Amino acid sequence: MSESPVRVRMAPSPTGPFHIGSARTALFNYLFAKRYQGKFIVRIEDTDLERSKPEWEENIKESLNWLGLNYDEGPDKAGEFGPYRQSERKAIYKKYLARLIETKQAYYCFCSAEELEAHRQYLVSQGLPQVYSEKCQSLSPVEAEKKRAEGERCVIRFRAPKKDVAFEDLLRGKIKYDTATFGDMVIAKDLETPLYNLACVIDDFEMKISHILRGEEHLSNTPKQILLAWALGIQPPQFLHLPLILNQQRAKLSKRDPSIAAKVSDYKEQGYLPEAVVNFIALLGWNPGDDREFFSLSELVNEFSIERLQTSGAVFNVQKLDWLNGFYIRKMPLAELTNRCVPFLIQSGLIAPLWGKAEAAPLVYSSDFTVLEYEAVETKEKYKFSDLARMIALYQERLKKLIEISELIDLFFQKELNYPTELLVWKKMERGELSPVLNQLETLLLRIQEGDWIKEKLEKAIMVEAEKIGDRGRLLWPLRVALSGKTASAGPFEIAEVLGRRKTIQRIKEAQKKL
RNA sequence: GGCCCUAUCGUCUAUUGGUUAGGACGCUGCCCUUUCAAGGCGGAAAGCGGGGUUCGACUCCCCGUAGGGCCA
Repeated sequence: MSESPVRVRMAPSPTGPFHIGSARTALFNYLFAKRYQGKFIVRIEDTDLERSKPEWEENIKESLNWLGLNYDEGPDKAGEFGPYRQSERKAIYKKYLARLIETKQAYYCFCSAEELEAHRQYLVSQGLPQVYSEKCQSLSPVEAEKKRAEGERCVIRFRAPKKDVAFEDLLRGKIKYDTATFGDMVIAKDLETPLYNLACVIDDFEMKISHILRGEEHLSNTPKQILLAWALGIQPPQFLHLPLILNQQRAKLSKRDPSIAAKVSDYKEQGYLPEAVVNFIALLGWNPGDDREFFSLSELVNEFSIERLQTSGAVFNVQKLDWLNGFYIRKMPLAELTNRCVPFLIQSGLIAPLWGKAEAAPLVYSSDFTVLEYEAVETKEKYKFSDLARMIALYQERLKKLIEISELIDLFFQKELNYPTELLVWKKMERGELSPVLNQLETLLLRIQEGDWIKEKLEKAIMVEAEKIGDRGRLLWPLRVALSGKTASAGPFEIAEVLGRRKTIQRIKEAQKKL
């Protein structure tokens, strides 16, 4: 690596929700910084004032925070190279822009949109690169000033030297562009309003950025930025262009992609764990070189190396993310899992925190839900955190996303189950045989006293009878359905244990009533 | 339209000139099992095409082709 300290940055525009592709870029920047004892900086590129909104900046910070990608310097984390919002850096840009004009490396251009379009059409018809005609290059400073004073609309263009720009991409090797193919580009609307490429070059220099790790979509910006850096007498940083994350159609993931969720906040709301998301996106474009699949953020920091980065785009495979998420859910301590499920239970309207503060807001993972007591919205029955944990435990290995927890354990909070009577009928059974089976179950259950109401004793008592019948399903299936009301659920004994004696027997009676 | 990037199972990937081309997700068969999961053991499934270089190319080079990105 280079001798100067490693400083990398993530430079999102707050013009929309934080994107999963940006999250991965942020992750690789973070890993690179931590791996080489450097700094990770967040810079908000809010030069587009109409589209930039504080709420989107908030969304960016929240998303990074949720993923655990803590930055060392940023808009809300002062460092010595601030401010970290482009809208607050106009004076800096003005200085550089004035210098470019003074040295005649930039000039005012007064060409109209129609004029530019006509010239472009001509070039297209000739099969030539579509570049600016350079018409306004010949304007003297005096003429330009006069036009400006008269209020003529103008932009500032960069006088691009005609030569090849070659640079070494850390991932792709030598990349060469002929500047004649992009011509004199617009670099600013006026002295205080630089466009993306210029602002970027100035900020990266001022913030002492050593390496730029960004998406491949910026590859063609790089020669332009290098040219600008040279014009300003700046040594450009090192570049690395990451491959893109692709949708099912193999196109770049867009903000409104129907096939997969694009927003990081969507993943949070659907009940993906940040550790699963981080693990998953790390593996989109990077691999450890062996067969390992599971990595925590800190393990990634230790393992990460740019040599193992991929050069081609990666299709986002939700099924694999779901699998990973399930894996992380399964190995999570129960108390923590419960704590993370509670917001979803509240949100779905199943339970409400009782004497807790209303701020126990849904989807705030960092809240401590263990201290609250809850009330089932339908039955008004009270539940402690540990009661919820017992229910969730039954479904820990079945959960793929936290949001699914409500429809799995709703049976514990409902007054009466609503299921078709037919569901009670075991596949190797006639409907008419159901009544004696339910009676038998009731008798068996009534024999078990409150003090013995645990999974093991319940199982023992009922399995003895089930074995006698030979076909266990004749007892077990109707029992499970009577207790859960579902085609699929946890086992009948575990449910009965958590449900308690009174409710279990009550549900058997309800099933009998249905016949 | 111009410029640039990329190319191994459906998907994520290993392979850095010599492998029966390995793993994971998904799919699928069996086992376990009251259901659904989880778990265990199997299976199907890949080097874009054509030229070189080389004793030998998935691997290096060139040309196509395809996909993608940026600009317009």
